[in-house]
Amino acid sequence: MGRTPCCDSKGIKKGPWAPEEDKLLVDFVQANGPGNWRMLPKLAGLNRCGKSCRLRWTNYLRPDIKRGPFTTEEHNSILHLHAIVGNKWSMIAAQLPGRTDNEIKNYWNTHLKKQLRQEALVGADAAAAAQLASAATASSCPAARHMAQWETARLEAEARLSLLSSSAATTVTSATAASSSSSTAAAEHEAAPDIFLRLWNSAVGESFRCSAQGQGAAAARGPAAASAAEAGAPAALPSGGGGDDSSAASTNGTEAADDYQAFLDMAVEELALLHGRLGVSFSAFPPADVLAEASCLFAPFE
DNA sequence: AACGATCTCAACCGCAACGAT
DNA sequence: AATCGTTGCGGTTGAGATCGT
Repeated sequence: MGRTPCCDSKGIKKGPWAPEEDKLLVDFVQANGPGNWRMLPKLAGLNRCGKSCRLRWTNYLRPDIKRGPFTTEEHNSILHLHAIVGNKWSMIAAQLPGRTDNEIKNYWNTHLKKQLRQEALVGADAAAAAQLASAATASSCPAARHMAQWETARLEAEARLSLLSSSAATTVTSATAASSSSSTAAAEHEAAPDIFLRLWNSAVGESFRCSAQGQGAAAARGPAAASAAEAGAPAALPSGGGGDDSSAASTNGTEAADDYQAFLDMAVEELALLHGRLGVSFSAFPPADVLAEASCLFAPFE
């Protein structure tokens, strides 16, 4: 509020970058290194906002950027990481060398989101999602629309986790059949994203749910959450899009925040243990310290 | 070939976090 | 402690490309 804009829009060029501009920026950054982006345009002779220069450099001109389509490994990594940290694109990008947060965000919004939505629509949640969507469209109440968005995002997350769960289960089955130590380790690796579901269905999850119900938190999350819990999915699991929304979060209150944090603390602890136990190169999975950080980021109600 | 619909992705915008003063 | 300036992040937009009819 009342903040001065990052640049004076008068006379500052916007839109696509010309090759000459790119060259000026690359030459300057290679000579002086990145830093002081506000002064950079003036010093480099660019008629651009510093912010625009920084974005152009980090998302496009940086020499270590990997261009081209995403590989299967990268695809899977994004799915895994998004299931854990949600829309923390910079965190996901940090685990994928050569990829930018913007690139991953675009990839998610265009390819993965669509794919997961289609898969979700095949499931039983389709009717509920459609009902919510139509109700929100029909309603002129912003709160109703907001709740529908929140619920849709949650359903997407559940579908995603279900997908990961089923694929992990398949891998575990085949690995067991093969009964080799290396394939078992690989199966554990594959099963890692399923940790939330396993935790949720474990005794820890059971006591967690009882505790949540006792405090009325489950009721506050609505009937859809209850049905999701019955289906074995973490109803309170923060979803990517909705989880970022503080206004929706505020309706749930601090009890839900404690629930989230408690459950996530347990999840992160187990993930960290798993990570340590396997003792293998785990490029598709964040290190223990990142997981710890993820648990903090999962506190949407603070 | 022409046109509209849909998709992709580079770039922009606003906000929050952080460090300096 | 308060204020200001800078940077980083996530959400959104829109122009160009591609696809379908």
